Amino acid sequence: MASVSSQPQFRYTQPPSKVLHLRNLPWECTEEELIELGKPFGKVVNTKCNVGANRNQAFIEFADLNQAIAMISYYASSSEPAQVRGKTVYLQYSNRQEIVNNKTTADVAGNVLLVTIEGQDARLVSIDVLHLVFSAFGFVHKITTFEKTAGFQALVQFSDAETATSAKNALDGRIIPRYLLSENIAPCTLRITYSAHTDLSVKFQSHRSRDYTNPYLPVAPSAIDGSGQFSLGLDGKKLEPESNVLLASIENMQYAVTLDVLHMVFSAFGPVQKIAMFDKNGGVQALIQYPDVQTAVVAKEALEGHCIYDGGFCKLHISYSRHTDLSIKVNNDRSRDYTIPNPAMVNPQPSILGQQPVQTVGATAAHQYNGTQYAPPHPQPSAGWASGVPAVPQSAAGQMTSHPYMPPASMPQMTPAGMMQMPAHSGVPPAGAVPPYRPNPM
DNA sequence: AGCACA
Repeated sequence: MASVSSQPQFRYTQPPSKVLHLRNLPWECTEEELIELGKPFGKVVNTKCNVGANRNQAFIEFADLNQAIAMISYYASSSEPAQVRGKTVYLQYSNRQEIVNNKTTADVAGNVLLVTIEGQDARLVSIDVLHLVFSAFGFVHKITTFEKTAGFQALVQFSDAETATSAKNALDGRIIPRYLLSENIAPCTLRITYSAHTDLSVKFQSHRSRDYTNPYLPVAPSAIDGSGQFSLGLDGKKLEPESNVLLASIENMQYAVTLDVLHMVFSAFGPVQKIAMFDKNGGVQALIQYPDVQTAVVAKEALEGHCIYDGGFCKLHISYSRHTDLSIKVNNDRSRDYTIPNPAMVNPQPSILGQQPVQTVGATAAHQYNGTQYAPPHPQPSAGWASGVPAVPQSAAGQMTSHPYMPPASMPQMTPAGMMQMPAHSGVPPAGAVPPYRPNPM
């Protein structure tokens, strides 16, 4: 056995332990780096990093005392000090015999996330908004929400721990994008840990819980309205029946609002399948069809009462239509079916109304909507929407293509979250989903 | 650069 006596300092000499105490580590040293460091001397059975006020200390626990002794002995006589990322690390025996409570369940990666929504209005965040936010990272199986001492919380179930981890890394500590919430709602911060759950039990589709893998799950009686449609309001309060088709009327239409303008405005929230414009009561109205209700809900909440142009021009009033699938007979300047792959070409096949050609929509959508989704859609104050709106609104359609819908430079390109709303019966996670948040903005 | 916390 090698002697430790070459160490000049004896003041803090510890009796041997299979746990080693490390100091002077680089900030936020990882567990992997600690394992790398200890591996040559034996089996590292546990570690703990980011210890101490400066989070620059750590512990390594070996399977066997002799392995810890081997490591201490080696570096006691080595000319090269132990290093992590080029920084000298100081080693000594710990004064404890094992690492205790290194990991809590919150640290063990799993497929279910425990999400705490912080903020004044946290409990006004709907399950649909949460679904939208988390769907950007993969297929969300189930969501449950509940009220605890910690506040308003949700469990979000993904297929696997990897997907959950990517969502956690991207979203933990961030706020829910403002434009997904009503504008009078205070900012809501997401705090995310892993849950010990692996499969949530959802008995009803309700305003508190959803199972997106099972469209046949009974809807909670409190969540059904007279028409048999979902009417899942916040805290169960009744709303007008939601629909995937929105009815927009345009007030104070000082400037021409074209089909293209509407398409761009509403595409910010997901793929627009069809638009039909018509005159009513001396004004212009339009029906806008999304593939799913959730996207329509988000669009409605974000756009209701907003103006397409600064100065109170072309104010939008939005309600849910009773339609679920518009019948577009002809593509012209007042109506369009965007689900037809190439509208420029005359399609000899009649459009497949009543069905939802998901792949086709997805493909076109990826092309058309990429980048626009997370441009903040709030007209007045926010960057990216009406701030760049034409001073010469007559050519609005053309101008809007080049200006106001460009996402801010800081926003990574992404696939619209709306597209990732999987049909509930599909159960297949979207491939190549690009999260809307960078894991590490640096 | 000197011993953690669910």
